[in-house]
Amino acid sequence: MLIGELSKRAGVTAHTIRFYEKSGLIRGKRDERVKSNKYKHYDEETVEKLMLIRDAKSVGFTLAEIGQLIDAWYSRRMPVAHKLTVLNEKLVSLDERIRQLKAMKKMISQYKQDVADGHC
Amino acid sequence: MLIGELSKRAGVTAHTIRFYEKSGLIRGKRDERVKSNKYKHYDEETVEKLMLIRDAKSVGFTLAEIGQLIDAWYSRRMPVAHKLTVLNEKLVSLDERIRQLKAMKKMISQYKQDVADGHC
DNA sequence: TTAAAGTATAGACTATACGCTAAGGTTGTT
DNA sequence: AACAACCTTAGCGTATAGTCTATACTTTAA
Repeated sequence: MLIGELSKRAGVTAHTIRFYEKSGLIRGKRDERVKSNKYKHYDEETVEKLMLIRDAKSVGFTLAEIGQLIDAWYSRRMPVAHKLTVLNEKLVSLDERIRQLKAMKKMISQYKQDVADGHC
Repeated sequence: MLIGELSKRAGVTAHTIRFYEKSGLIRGKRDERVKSNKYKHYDEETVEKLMLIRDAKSVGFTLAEIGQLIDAWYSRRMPVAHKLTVLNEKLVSLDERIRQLKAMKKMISQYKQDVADGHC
């Protein structure tokens, strides 16, 4: 599929897709048999990758981290041991974030209680 | 205390403190009796606010959101009902973030299992 | 066949959250 | 009085993650 269809399928603008491609997160390929244009073609995996980017961004991963994640997810060349290391790192950082979020929840809840009780 | 001491107490550079002040998150006040300089003085509450900013930033709140939080926390003028509304909004968004983080953890764990089992 | 719609590249622009430097005045110690 | 250490405003620079504009070529539909 071309960038327009990819854009619709993934719910991401063509501009942003090009930005991700320039950042090395995804890659389209030209059809070498076609000489008249330089249109890039994208596959189903790219749709998945864009969805992964969206989800991972929403939990606070940076594009650099998401790049590592995509490599661990889709690279045929990365050794399994390295993939597991990357995935474990991400799991640890997710746990740490959850821990911090819970601490913040506790703080806000406590303060809410104080406000409600008139200690303000 | 002056900005240098505040900086040390809160572990934030003077530059960043000035940036926060310009952003409306904190406020120092000049001693009007002193005419020879324009030094600003900060109180203990400001140290607390800077710590709150640090913690809230680490869980992904933007400075704009942190501004609302600080108002709910410290404003003497904001009605209690409004404070509670703001705090409840933050609690809801924290729960949503925790939910997303857990979903991402699940995804990565599942994929890790697949990789470990050689389905890659 | 020509106008609309799609694609490519390059580069300028935006917002957030700072970091850094300059140029100047003030305070404290010796 | 000299000098370090501190404070002020102003403004430019940086990284991330886009967003938009300009220019130009290609494809598609009427």
